[in-house]
Amino acid sequence: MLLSRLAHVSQAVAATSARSRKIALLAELFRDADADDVPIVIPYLAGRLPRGRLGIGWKLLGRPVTPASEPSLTVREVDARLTAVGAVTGTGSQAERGRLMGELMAAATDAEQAFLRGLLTGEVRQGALDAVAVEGLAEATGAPPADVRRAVMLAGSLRTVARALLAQGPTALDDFRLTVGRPVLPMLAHTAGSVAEAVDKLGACAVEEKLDGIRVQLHRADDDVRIYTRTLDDITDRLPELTTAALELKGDRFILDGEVIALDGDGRPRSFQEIAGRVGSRVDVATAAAAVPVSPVFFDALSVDGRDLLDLPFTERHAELARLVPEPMRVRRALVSGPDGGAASEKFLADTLARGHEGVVVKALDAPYSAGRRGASWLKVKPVHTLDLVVLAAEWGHGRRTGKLSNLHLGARTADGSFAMLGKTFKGMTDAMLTWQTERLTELAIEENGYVVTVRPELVVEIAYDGLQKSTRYPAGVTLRFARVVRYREDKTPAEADTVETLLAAHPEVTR
DNA sequence: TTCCGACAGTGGGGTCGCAAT
DNA sequence: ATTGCGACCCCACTATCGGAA
Repeated sequence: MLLSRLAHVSQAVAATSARSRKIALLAELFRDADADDVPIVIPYLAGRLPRGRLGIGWKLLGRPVTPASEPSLTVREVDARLTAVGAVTGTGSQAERGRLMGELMAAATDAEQAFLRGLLTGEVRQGALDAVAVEGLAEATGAPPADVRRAVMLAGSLRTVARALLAQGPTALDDFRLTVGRPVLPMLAHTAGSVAEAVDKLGACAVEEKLDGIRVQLHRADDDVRIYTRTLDDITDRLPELTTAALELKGDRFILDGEVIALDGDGRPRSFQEIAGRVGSRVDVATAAAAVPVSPVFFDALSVDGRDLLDLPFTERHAELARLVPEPMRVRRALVSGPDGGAASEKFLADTLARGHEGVVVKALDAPYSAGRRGASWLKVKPVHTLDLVVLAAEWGHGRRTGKLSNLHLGARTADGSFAMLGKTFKGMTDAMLTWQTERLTELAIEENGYVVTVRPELVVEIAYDGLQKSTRYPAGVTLRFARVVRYREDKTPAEADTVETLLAAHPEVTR
C-alpha cells in the first residue's frame, strides 16, 4: 500500500467531525491493507509509530525539503526506513538520523510530508486515535466493537490484535485472554468535585487514599517478576525493590495494580519529583535506589492463581488482594455507604491529606475492572487551590486554536511591585473566553515575535492549581502544578493580585 | 578531557467541545 | 443529560549527543 493512500485518508478523517464517518473511512482502508501492511497501517492511522524511540523530533526534522511530485513510497518502505533511522546511535548519530530523515522526506509528496511530520511529532490531529481505530477495525472485520476493544486492552497493543483479526477473522479474538506476564492497560479514574458528590454518585463504595507516585502493574509467574508502567513500558530493572517485595508474597502467580511511592524517615511521602526522578533513572539504578528507595502500595488484583478477576466486583477482587498482600503494602481505605457515608469519607480525606498524601479515590464496590478505560466507577478527589494572577504574555494556539491567543504566561506580584512568572496554562478556557482574551490581549500587546505576544501586565485571572513544585525554570524557584483558568477577574487590578510571598507561605513544605 | 545546553522521550495531568447514546 | 474521546498544551525528570571550554 502506498503512503499517499494513508495521507489521503488521514486528511479525509481530519476533515470530518462525524465519528461514524471517521470510522467508516478507517474501516475502508483497513479492508484494503495487505497482511504485511496491517501492522504498519493500523498504528499509523491511529496516529502512532509502531516502534519506540526514533530520536527524531521537530528539530531533527529540520528545514522543509522539496517534496516529490509523484507518490512512490510504500508504507513498508517508510517503516523500514524509519526503523533504520531509529537504529543509528553513537557519535555523529544526530546528523546521520537527520540526513536519513531528509532523504525520506525528499521522496515524499507534500501531503505525505505533512502526514509524516504529524506522525513524528505526535500531532496527527485527525480526531481519531486508538479508540476510533478500534471501531474502524471492528467494522472492517465484522467483529463486535466491544470484543475488539477488550482484546486490545488485554493485549495492550492495537497492532497485535489487528494482525490476528485481519488474518483469521473474529475468532482470533478468543486468543486474547488475561495472561500473567503480558501487561493490560490500567483502569483510570474520573475527577469529582467532592467526596460527598462521589459517594452520592456511586452508592456503596470504598474510599481509598490517592498516592502521588508512579502507577505500576506487577506480574509474577513463579520466580519471574515484571513491572509495567501506565503505558505498559517494562521498568522491572529500574525497581529491584518491587521484585523483592513480589517474591515475598504468599502466592506465585498474580497480577496486581498499585502505585510506587517513596517515604522519608518519618513515614511521610516524598515529593512526586523525587519519585519520578528515581523511576526515570535507568543507567545507574543502584545509586538512584540508595538515594530514593521506593515501596509499592497495591489497591487491586487482576489475576490470582491463574484466575482472571477483571469482571468480578471490586469487593471480590479486593478480598483476593487482601489474602495475598499484607496490610502495609495495601492502600488505606474506608468502606462507606448510606446517609452518613459522606461524613465518614470527609474524615478519611482529611486524615489522608494530614498524612501528606494527594487525595482520595472513591470506588464503587460492585464495579468490574474496566481495563484501559476512564471508568465512571472510580472518582478521584483532590483539594484545589486558587490564586489571582496577572497575565504577562500569551502564545498563539495551534490546531483548532489557530489564530487565538491560547497559552497564558502567569505572574504573581513581588515585593518590589514587579511580577514573577510562575508558569503557563492553556486549560479551562471556553471558546468564548479564547475569543475574548485574544482581543483583549492584542490591545495590551507591547511586543510580538510570531510565537509569543508580550502584554502590559494589567489583566487579572483566577487560576486553579493542585499544588506547588520546585522549579529551576522560573524566577521564584517554584511553579504551579496543573494550573487552569477559572475566570477572568476584571473587578481586580494587578495591584490586588496574589504575591509570591503569600503563595510560598501557603505551601511551606515545598521550600522547606 | 570535561562540562553544559539542547533535544528527545518518559512520567504526572484538567477542561472543553463534539458526536453518539 | 450523560458518556467517551480527542485536542489543547503544561510541568519535571533522565539520557544522549554535540560543541564549547
